[in-house]
Amino acid sequence: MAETVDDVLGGLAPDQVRLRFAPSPTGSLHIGNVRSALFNWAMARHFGGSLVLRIEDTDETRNTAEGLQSVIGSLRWLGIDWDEGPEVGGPFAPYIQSERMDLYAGVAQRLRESGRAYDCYCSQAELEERRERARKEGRTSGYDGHCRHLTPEQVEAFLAEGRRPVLRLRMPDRAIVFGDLVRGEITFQPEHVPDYVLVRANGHPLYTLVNPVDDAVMGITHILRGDDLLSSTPRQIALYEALIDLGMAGRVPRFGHLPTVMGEGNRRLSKRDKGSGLLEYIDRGFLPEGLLNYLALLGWGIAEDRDVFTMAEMVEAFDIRRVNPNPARFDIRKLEAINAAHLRALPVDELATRILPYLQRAEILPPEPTEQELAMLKAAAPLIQERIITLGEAVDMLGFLFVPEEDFEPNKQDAAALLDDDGRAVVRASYDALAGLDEWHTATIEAALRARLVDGMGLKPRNAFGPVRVAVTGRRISPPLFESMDLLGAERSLARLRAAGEAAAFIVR
RNA sequence: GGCCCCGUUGUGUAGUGGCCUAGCACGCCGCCCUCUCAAGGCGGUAGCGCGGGUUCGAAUCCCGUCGGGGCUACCA
Repeated sequence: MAETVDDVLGGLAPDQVRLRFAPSPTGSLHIGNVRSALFNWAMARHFGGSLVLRIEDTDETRNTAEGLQSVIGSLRWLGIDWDEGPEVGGPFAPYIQSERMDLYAGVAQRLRESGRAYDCYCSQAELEERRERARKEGRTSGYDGHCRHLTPEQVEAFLAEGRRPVLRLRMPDRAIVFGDLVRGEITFQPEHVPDYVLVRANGHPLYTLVNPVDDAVMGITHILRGDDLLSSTPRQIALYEALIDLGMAGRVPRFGHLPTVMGEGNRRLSKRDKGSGLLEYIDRGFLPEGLLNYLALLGWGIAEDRDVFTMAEMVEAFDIRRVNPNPARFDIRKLEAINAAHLRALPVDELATRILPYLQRAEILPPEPTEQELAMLKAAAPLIQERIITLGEAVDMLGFLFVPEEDFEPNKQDAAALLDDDGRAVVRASYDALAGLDEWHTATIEAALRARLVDGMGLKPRNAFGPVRVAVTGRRISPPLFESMDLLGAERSLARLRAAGEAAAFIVR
């Protein structure tokens, strides 16, 4: 390999590179697609070139308008922007394949007329039978070129039988060699790349036609995609070459095949796996920069001793030649660690802003929060910044600050564990210690409680503050206790202590 | 079956013939800190798939082998 940047560019000026992301609008973006989008985006931005968003919706069986909106919304959420495509337009519009059918029909016709492609009348049964035989004999099981040289009489006979042909590309009789941006030189011998179908018998163009045609017509120079498409690359190169001969394309793009994203076990992460959809991660409260950072790590790294970085840093440093070809397992733990690191790096006001929608969704804060609620959130954010790994966790951590007093109720299990007879005695003592406090601040609260519970009653700190924590925050896991009480205020804190100290007996049993 | 890709601790990686008694990060385990949980600090665990070569010397080069994945569709 040892390519230079010039080799990667293939003689282009850096800002001439054109990459694309071409998802099918079949609902939520798949995590593997997000990774592909990220790498194409990063390479385009690194060189100052263009990123095209194209919607591949020729498989009409399951494409929805919501699917399109979902894809666009997801990319916006991620912060991956595009220079040409839906909503922004561009010189090659439309960028939605279902609106480009005339183009494909015309290309198919030109390919047929020029002899680059030909009609094939073989039935499914015939194909299958010959395929089986080839396989048994240890040969390639792909199409055998049966209809390559049909006479007009044969064609007429097939037509008379009522057969409808598919269109197949006539593959060249020579090896196809290409330099993969991440894997180096790859060679396919002609006998292993059969003539494949471009257009169905019903006239519908297939992905195998429309994808390369659009890449050609849109002047795409570099294609980064999952390595599940590696085997189909020679077919697409052959189509490209045919298009070039017909004056419909400029050059064959450079390909880079990204490592498979693996799920549990030894399977690649598929749409049906849990954890494969982007929406799940948005719902849980991962940050776009955290998720993207982690996904970048699946095959790429910014430096030997560093794995947390911003997207700006990734764009600056991204180099497709440094992408590792090994399949990479999606590791939720590592994602969480990376996300937590980004969470901690956020300015606290920004953190509060990002938490807000999650509190609203949980109906802990209203759609239109008051000034006081917002101020409370801002004040509380730093307390949990090091304690949460996703924004969604803020709901459980901060809920106690916002519930109306009449609705407040400690978590049943935590109360049962810590607000037993002894616990309630501790709570009553803390109420007494705090009830007459002149100044209600973190420091004064702590001092008063320590004096009474630890020094006075001889309790170990963890035993002293546990019951108080449950009484005030409702949970045994919470933000720091004294700060929490400070934020809650004397009145509400004392009310909760009183309630817990008195009325908890029924909870215990 | 055929073709293609891939093979360093549990996971992601660094490593392109000596700097490797194999580094980093996540995880896991232990300790410290500590009002819970975290965060932070310190320490530990565990790896070059296997077998042959080449070489003074191999994780790094060659051959073979095994394993995993993908493709082999009128899916994408």
